[in-house]
Amino acid sequence: MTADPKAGRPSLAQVAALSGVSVKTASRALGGEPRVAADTRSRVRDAADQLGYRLNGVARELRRGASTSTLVGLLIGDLANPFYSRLAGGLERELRMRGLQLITASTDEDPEWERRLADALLERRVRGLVIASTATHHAHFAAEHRHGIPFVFVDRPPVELAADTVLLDNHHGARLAGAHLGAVGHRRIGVVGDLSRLSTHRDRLDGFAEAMRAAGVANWADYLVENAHDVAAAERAVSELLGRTPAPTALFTMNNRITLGALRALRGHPAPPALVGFDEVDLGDVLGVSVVAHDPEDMGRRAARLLLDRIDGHRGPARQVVIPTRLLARGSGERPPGTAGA
Amino acid sequence: MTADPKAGRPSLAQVAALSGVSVKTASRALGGEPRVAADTRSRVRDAADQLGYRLNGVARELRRGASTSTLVGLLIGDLANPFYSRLAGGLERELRMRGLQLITASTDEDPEWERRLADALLERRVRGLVIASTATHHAHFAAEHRHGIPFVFVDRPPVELAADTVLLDNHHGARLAGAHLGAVGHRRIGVVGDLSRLSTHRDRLDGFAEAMRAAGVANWADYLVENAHDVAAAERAVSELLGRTPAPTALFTMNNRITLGALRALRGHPAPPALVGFDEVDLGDVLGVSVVAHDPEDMGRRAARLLLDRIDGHRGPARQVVIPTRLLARGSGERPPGTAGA
DNA sequence: ACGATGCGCGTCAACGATGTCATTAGTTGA
DNA sequence: TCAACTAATGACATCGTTGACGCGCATCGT
Repeated sequence: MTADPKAGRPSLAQVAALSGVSVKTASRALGGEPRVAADTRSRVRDAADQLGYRLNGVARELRRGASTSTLVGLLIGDLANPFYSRLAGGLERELRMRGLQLITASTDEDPEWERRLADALLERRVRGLVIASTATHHAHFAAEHRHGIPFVFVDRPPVELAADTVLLDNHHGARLAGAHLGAVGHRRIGVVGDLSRLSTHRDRLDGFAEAMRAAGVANWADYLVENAHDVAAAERAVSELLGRTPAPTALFTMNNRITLGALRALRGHPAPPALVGFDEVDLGDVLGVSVVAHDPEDMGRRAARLLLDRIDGHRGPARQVVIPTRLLARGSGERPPGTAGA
Repeated sequence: MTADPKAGRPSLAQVAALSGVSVKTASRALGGEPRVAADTRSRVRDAADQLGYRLNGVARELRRGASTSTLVGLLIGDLANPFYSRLAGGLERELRMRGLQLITASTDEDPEWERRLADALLERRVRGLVIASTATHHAHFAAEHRHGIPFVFVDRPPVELAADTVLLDNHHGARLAGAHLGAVGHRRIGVVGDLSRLSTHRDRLDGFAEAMRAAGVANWADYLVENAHDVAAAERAVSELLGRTPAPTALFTMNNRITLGALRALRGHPAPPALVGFDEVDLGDVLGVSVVAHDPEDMGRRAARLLLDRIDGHRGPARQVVIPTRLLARGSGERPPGTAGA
């Protein structure tokens, strides 16, 4: 409380001087090491309090060397997207039990940004990196990976790099959605997807295509719109689809934001098409929105465990965890073709 | 690419040796300093690439001294709550334009955890701290604050500490909600709130109480339930309220999770009460949920600006930014008392 | 032609902590 | 009683980088 605002932060040397011991002893006292007289320890603690002193974690990390950092990097598309923020939440809770903290950065799905952010994190010597990558290859990380920095790829797999991965069962989920709509009798299904380069998008599209083939629907891709990356774009895409002749009788919205946009576009529609969305959406249960659901927090937890394993010295080959997806029929996906009104 | 997995990470000295220059020159070459021959610079770069070398940010930060960290701490209740994740998103985008990165940690509204996490961040010498505090006082941070570490309190004000703050206009928003429901004719209004110790809760309650007084509703607190901290608790609380005799004809749900819980409890209700919620909820527009809205991302941006100001050397007294709240009438809040069916 | 200028580079110390080893004093055991 | 041991402490080097400073050599102006 006698801290002088002008002077910089006090150093261990000042604490040592004030308590009349050597720096090393002060270090021992504050660092909780044994072999310090109780009396000495409390004198040092008092001096530290008086100066408003705190051990310098940066210096400690430098001294102790690599792999003593307690920071884990997380690169995701957009923190404000509930899918990512739940994933981040699950990851964080699992990591903090081990004293690890998360540096989170949003890439906005820009590969160049992603690379820069990853560089910054690696330069900072993070203990590991969890990444929902938007880049098309990851050979760039090979050197770091060989140096023993654990990488965990979430949501999207690494390309040209063998690293631990946690993925959704996108193919299965999308196939379920397609089969469901097909079974209800739909043949013209508007399909709205995110950036076409994303592997999640392609996997979902493959799964859906498989269901369409099985259902004997040939020209389903006539009603496909891609690269609807935000809610507004999705709303426009759905409006456009609904304006076509003949109009689709159902929609498959391939992620949470697209589902939101579609529901906006459908508001007040006299004869809304059936709708199945990928990803859970808040209030989806109340509104009766059928979705392909999964557990993003669990994804985060599983990623954390893979990472912690590596930190604990696990040396095996790259592992892959697949998070299951399941269809929740809540009404919107069960509307048959050709019905008027909700 | 010739990196040896056994050996530790290469150091600048090894790069220097390989390229036949001194460490200092290697540092200059890689650090982008002037006064290095183009030829030398590229030799050093090649050597660095060959070794898979990267400058050590930890060492650099130690050498360059305090206030060179590019890390900002963010302490919030729960990253998975969209209010917080949007705030974090706004904050991050504003900070990264200045090369700053975010360490985010969830406190789960536990003051003890909050303190521990804050200690860890301060020990790591973050450049500043943004905190949605759940603690009841903050004298603990006084020393750090005087040492020049900028603190920005978001959503909840500091107690016993003068620091920059960004708050919602909770009082106004809640008063609007109360006045609105009162004007529609409601006299028995179920009010469901979060942890009673939170200042946001108390401010909203005050604002609502003021509206009730103005509307001449005396015993409104009979229908008050507090400490509903998650969706499930809110759902139970609302069910309980609706089971009373006489039942409330309207609900004021004091945050986003409580609104979600209430909407679940109301699902399929033959004569749902009117409802106004605090905070925006996804699909609220589609579902016709009247809410007191505000902009969490803007909160994050404003917090970032206050922080950046301080980092840039601003020395004035603590400032307070108030983010406006406004009522969005979308249907649920306009249902009159005594109507059956939606 | 000679001092002034500046480029390119090197030497050395320092950032703030901690690991290693040495030292002193006090205890224990045979 | 004396060697062996332990507890408590200190001196010093070190982690990897960069700031301060210095030195040699080429260029330049007058």
